[in-house]
Amino acid sequence: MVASTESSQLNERSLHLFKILVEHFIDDGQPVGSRTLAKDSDLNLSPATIRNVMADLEDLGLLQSPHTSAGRVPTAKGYRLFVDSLLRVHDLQSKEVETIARGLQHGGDFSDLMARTSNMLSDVTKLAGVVMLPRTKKSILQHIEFVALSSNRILVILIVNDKEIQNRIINTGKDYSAAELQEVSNYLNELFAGKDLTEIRKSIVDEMEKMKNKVNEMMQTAIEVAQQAFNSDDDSGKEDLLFSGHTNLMDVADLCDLERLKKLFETFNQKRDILHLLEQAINAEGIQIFIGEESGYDVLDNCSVVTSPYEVDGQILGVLGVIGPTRMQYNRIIPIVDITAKMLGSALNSRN
Amino acid sequence: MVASTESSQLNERSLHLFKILVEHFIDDGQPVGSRTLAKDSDLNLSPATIRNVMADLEDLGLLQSPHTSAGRVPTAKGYRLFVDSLLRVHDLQSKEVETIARGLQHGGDFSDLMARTSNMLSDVTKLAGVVMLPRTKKSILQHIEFVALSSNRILVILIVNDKEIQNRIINTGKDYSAAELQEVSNYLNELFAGKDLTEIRKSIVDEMEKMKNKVNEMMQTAIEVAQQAFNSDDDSGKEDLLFSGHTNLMDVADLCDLERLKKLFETFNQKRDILHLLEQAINAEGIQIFIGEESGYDVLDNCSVVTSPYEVDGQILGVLGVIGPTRMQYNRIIPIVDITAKMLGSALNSRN
DNA sequence: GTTTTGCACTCTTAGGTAGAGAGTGCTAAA
DNA sequence: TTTAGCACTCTCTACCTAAGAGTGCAAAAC
Repeated sequence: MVASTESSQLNERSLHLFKILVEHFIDDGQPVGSRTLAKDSDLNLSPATIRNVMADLEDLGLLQSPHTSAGRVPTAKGYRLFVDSLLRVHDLQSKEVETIARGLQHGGDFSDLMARTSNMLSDVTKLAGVVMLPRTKKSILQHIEFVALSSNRILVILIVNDKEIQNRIINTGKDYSAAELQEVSNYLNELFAGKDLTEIRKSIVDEMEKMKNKVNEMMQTAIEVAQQAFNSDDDSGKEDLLFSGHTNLMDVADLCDLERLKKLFETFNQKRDILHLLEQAINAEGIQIFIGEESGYDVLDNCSVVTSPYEVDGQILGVLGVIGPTRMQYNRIIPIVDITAKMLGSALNSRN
Repeated sequence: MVASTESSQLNERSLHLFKILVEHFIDDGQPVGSRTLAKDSDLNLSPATIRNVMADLEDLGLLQSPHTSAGRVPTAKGYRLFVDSLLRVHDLQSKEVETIARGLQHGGDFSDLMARTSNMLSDVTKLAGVVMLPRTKKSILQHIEFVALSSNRILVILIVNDKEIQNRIINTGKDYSAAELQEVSNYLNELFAGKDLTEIRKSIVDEMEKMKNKVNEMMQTAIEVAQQAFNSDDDSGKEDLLFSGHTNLMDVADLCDLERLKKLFETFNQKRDILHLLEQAINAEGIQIFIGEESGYDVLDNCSVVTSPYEVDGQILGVLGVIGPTRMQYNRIIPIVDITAKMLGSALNSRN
């Protein structure tokens, strides 16, 4: 934890008081007044002195008061300083670590694991959990297989990246026998296995040009089928964000405005904005936190988003995180997000 | 629309007034007083007379007043009478029909179509939409296929009911070659194609007993693989309910209590209760409506659920519907749900 | 017998006032 | 530099009041 510009402009005492104030506010949600802070800090200072300090902190933009006669509350900038330089992160209780570990073990489906991760995040934090699914930019074809369905319809099975299975149904101009299809799939496997899907799509067009003349019937079949099989770019419509526990936010006093809450939920539903936000976090090393207005999205003005990328074999697959009020227990949430990302990584690794 | 027991105990005039009252209340959400009703009805009666009628209606349990000096509001029983005997359903505006039709055309994936249906329901009604996916109780195996993945792992592809594709990855004791697997799949297809999955599971056990002695290597392979392939009963963990537009309910004044709303959303998330409710509607002919407490679920006390089964070739596949406040525009919602169910049916049919 | 009028009554809502409580900023003293 | 004192501001709550809406009932009118 390196002291930032702000903190270096402040003396030890101010920082200490600031830290206590933020902790107190995170604890009970009430603006903190000078009296309270004087009692809370072990500095034996009078409220008046504290008031001077607080006025300075307000001038620096770290605090603000909701109104004249309320105590003070951290601003986004204040939280930022707190999180970057003052926060001492808890060790997690072993109970919580266990809960997380238990939630992520027991194989099951891939998408099942991801869903459980999201649920787990929201359960443990009592906030909203979000998991961004891996962007399979590179789709390496491992195997292609055809199954004849009813008339003119063929089921295409693509096995991609050794894990993922894509099913597509295509309609063809004529009926093909199982034997024909077998032959075609053998041919295509030989030709394309190990290559990238987008690459394959390109080659097919080329291949067609070449083959146009030496028309072997099998080839023609292969081309017709392959063209369709690889053509559909279904990656676009993919669900790539999993939310859970958004109802937890309805209990959070800081967000109790129905209007704002609705907008927030709608933002979750649309996924787009949150997706963009998480994409910014994908290249961060470890935990990244967006506090209040920092996110750049109005709906998230009273929210903080704590994220961490998760990785397998040193390669970042996606991002997960927690969305809650700016007034959240960062010292608890941060290690939870951190450890969840790591455990998800190893869970994904162990099922290789 | 046949007059129910209630309505036969009431004279024409009372019913007429009752109808106007309900319509008025649905319109503006304010309890309706005798003065208002006197003006609204074209009967030229004084408020006092109206009051007498209203008192009778209250005695019958059709109306209630929130407090002494408010007007009156329909009870669930009142809505029931209204819906069953008094409601005259709108013809839908062709604009709306078009919107619905447009939402349901353009093929895409099966699950995509269902998702769009749910979205459409909530968009058009500005309430929450729900679609129960077909319960494939009978899972007729059409085809089974194996693909060898990396060491000891086999991808099993089951094609079921001519439409649905299930993928499972199984781990085996030893490696099998593609040729072996081909042979096994041929064997299993011959044996089991056209049969029900649960039936197949049973036969496998029997088959094993029989085969125990005449151990042909291929058979042994077949048994090991088949047993695993059919064993996983993944139908249980299926997502069979699609919700959308729940945020629409946050605008509904009648449900503006954050606490209740949260419970409602959690009920949606758990799916279980709503699923049970929709199951009750699956055998109804056409529209079925659960009004307020009728549903039997406390969280739905202020809600009505309008449902309709959807079918293909006369066979009911599932149920869809709309969830909103008891004070909803039944005359609009009912035909929307109705036509959506029909259009979904034909959309499913056309893609056969 | 039904409908209406008149009236007293109840309950909610909005607005206004007053006092308590919390906290501030400033000034002057320590 | 810190503290004490003090006037000031603002919110919150409680309480009151008046207005408004609507009721129920009894007696009169049709």
